[in-house]
Amino acid sequence: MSEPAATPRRGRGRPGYDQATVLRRAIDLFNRKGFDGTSMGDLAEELGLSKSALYYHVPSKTHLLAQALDEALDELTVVIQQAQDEATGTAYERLRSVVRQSVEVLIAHQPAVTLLLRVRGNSEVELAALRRRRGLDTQLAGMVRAAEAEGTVRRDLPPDLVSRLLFGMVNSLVEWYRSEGEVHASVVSNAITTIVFDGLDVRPA
Amino acid sequence: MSEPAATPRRGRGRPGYDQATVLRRAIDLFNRKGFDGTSMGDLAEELGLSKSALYYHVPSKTHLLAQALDEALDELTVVIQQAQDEATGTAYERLRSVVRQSVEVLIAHQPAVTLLLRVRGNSEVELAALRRRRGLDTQLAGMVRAAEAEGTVRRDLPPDLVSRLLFGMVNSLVEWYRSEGEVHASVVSNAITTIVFDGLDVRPA
DNA sequence: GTCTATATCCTGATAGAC
DNA sequence: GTCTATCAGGATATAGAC
Repeated sequence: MSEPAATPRRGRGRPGYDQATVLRRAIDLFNRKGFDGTSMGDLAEELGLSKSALYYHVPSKTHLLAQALDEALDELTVVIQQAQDEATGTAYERLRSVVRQSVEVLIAHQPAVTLLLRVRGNSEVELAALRRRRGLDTQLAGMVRAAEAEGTVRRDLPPDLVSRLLFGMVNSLVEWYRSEGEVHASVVSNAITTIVFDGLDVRPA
Repeated sequence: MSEPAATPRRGRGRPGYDQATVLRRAIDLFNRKGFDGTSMGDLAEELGLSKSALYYHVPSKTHLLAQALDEALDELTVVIQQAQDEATGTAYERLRSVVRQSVEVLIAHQPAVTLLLRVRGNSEVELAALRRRRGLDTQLAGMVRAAEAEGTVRRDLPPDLVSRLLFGMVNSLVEWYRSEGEVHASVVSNAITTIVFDGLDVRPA
């Protein structure tokens, strides 16, 4: 449990790695090759270290995963909590808002969220993350239900199904969106809300 | 390359396993624990066999993966090819049709398609599958573009983005849909086409 | 902070008896 | 068709020198 400096050393001396950098590179590798498909040797090589030097910076492979999943879950929790706390406005407006903000979080924290969405429950850490995630999904479904009950969203589709499909579309972002690419986050979140709420059909304005 | 019977033996004698059964159980396990997270020992245990007995039925772990990915890709290829060959009707109708039929294939071959959608390119087999899949995605994007060009689908959104989001929603089915569940395939495909083409907003009919 | 060396276990796959 | 036994390599993680 000895703590290496959390802030990168400036100037003279060997650079070393702060925990945040190791975590970031680890998440990237996990996403490229899968968590189980990535060995600590792979990660050490990626960082230009030996395996044992890597273990100086990080207690275990599992710990890296847990940190990443926590990052994603914490961010999503905040977004959903904020949306539910909005006393003003309609359920419809809260739903639109949470969709938009979910897209922003997915993009801002894309690597960590990608990892979260791929977790299968192979360990206690993964199971805990799945439980937390299920709670968030339930809250999102509740927001869709509220909008239907309010009558501002079509009532001929089961709200749980709508929720799954809607956030399935949102979550599919992680499969292709890259922040270095040419598509801005606002373009994506606008496209999603336009498709989902207005539909693709052309119709008189 | 000795061939075990492809059809299950009826009556007397030990049952053995035909290749199709082994493949089906393998795919299920791969989806529950991830391909890399599943060992041949796990699969043998699931089948109630020793590892070496399993290797009598199957040449390698990679071969199981290749067969599963081929199943998924073959089915998707047929659907997309059929949709493109429809000379009659508008591009809009072809697009609606390919969405509906993609949902049917995803549901009918859910385990194999799930595996396909999770492939990361960790081996030559996975890379080949990704290449084939990219070709299909390109064809789907072309169908969205055609509908936009035709003017039957809104033109204020980039067609490649629309395609990614639309089929992102479709593909997200594999994350939760179970054929044993209460939701029928037609309900799902109807919900998707309704959301995507008509939108969730309530509006005058 | 990084290294070499090592412990221990698990992996995919094979040999050969029954 | 299934088994026990085995192999070579790779996995996570640790010990201890520098």
